[in-house]
Amino acid sequence: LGVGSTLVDMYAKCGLLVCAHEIFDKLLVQDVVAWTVLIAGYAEDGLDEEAFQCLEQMKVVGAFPNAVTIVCSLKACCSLRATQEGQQLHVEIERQGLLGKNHLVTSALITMYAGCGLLDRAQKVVDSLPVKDMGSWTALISAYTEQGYFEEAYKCFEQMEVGGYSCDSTALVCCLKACHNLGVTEKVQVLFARIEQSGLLERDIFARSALVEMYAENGSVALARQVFDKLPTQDVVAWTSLIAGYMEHGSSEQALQCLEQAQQEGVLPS
RNA sequence: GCUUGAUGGGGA
Repeated sequence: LGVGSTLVDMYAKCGLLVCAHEIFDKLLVQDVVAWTVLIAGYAEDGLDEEAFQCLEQMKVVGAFPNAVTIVCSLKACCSLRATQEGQQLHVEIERQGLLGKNHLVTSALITMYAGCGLLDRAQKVVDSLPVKDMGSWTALISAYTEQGYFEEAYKCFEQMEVGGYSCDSTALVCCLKACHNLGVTEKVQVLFARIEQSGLLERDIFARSALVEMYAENGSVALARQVFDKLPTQDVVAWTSLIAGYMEHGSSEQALQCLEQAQQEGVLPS
């Protein structure tokens, strides 16, 4: 029954993993989902060893990890730099024929290699895909960007552009950053226009804050301010990014002005 | 296409 695993999941997502595991132990039926939510909880909390122990244990009792289990387990590999375990999961992914077929598994694998510092392996995974998808490109571009390999990130963007994928907001933001980091202004403007036109500034709080932060971080606080002013509503994260940008690259006076304004609007506590 | 529950890539 699903009720038990839902309960385990709830405790795990609250970070109460001891409780989660206790409930799990009491379950009459410990199915794949129950194991998976437990592994996901441990991995999310950075308790990677525990996550792997569960993975091993579930195999011992004859519950077989499926695609979701693998995705959750891959997360535990990034933080531990557990390349061994990661490679084992890669083998399992190939064995189950999931590579390139299950997009969530595929991008999680790419992110895992990147998290282990093996960007070449991440690149190889993408190269090996007969049919590349938006999510895999986005994962790879993000990885390069995060680790400061801006040229490589941009190269991927160009290849992605040739492929003519329809991009969601994550992909658009990711590509925009790649172009911004190399100062390819024309592309930045085109992508920004696409984001604006698709109404993402209105309905996607992640995209909004990411853009404010991107400009603020880079010292283009004036641009950050422009984006910020275009937002239909300004939330805590957007304000915080802008203030941080002023502190870092602008003036502390402007930062203070923002702070006061945010407090007046009740977005930040006074 | 839908039919109990778990999963990736962008901000904090």
